[in-house]
Amino acid sequence: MRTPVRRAMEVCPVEVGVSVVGGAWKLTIIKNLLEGTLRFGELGRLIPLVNRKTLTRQLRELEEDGIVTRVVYPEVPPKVEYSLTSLGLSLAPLVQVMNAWGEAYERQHQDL
Amino acid sequence: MRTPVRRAMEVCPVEVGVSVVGGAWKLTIIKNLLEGTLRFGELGRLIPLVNRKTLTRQLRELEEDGIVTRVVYPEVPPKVEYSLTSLGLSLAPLVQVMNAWGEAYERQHQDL
DNA sequence: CAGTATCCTTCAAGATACTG
DNA sequence: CAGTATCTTGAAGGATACTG
Repeated sequence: MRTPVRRAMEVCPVEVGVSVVGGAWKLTIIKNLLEGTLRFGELGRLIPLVNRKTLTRQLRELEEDGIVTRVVYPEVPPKVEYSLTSLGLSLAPLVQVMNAWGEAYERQHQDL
Repeated sequence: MRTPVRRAMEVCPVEVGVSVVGGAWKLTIIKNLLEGTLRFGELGRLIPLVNRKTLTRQLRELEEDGIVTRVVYPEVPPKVEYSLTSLGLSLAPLVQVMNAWGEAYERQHQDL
């Protein structure tokens, strides 16, 4: 288990959630994967601002945390597909609530 | 508006939520404040692992993001009370979902 | 009591270039 | 196509000591 997650477990369940989905782009990745399996490049195109290295790192952590599954097809050119595990799918309500709250926040602050 | 929040707005509403509540201890602070107004020292005792400087910083950011209100009583010794704004109270469902998910995660991983 | 001030460490994240 | 390797940077968080 990753160290940040382990530490969060010492504190409070809410911190566990934050430590798993709180990394940059992670919740956006999960939100996109809730629509279905995606290839690495597709994810990159859906999240234009992320660079490849960071995307890889986040996906690896999500894999280690049991949120996503990575399937490598031994082909040329390579093909790698990412999908949510059942644990990852269980984040759907969280994504929903977070998305709604974020939208409300944006509405209240469009006049920054 | 804080830079991380502004940047998140360029990306996805879920990232806005993460950028507001994703800091260390922030969601734990909010969870405790959902029970009612608390003094600085009380918060510190409810979150034993946090140090004062960090707690101060997180509270200031939450204040800047419009989540908490800080009331200073001009007394000796000083007394400062923190409470949630209406925007902060609107995080209750998020805290609830995050807490439940974190608890489930812990149950699945108690055999690390 | 509720902070600041100062200093320090770590690490997340990104830029860039290369590869099987 | 889907990565690694290497390097750099900035910000987050913390330790400790002091203060109105």
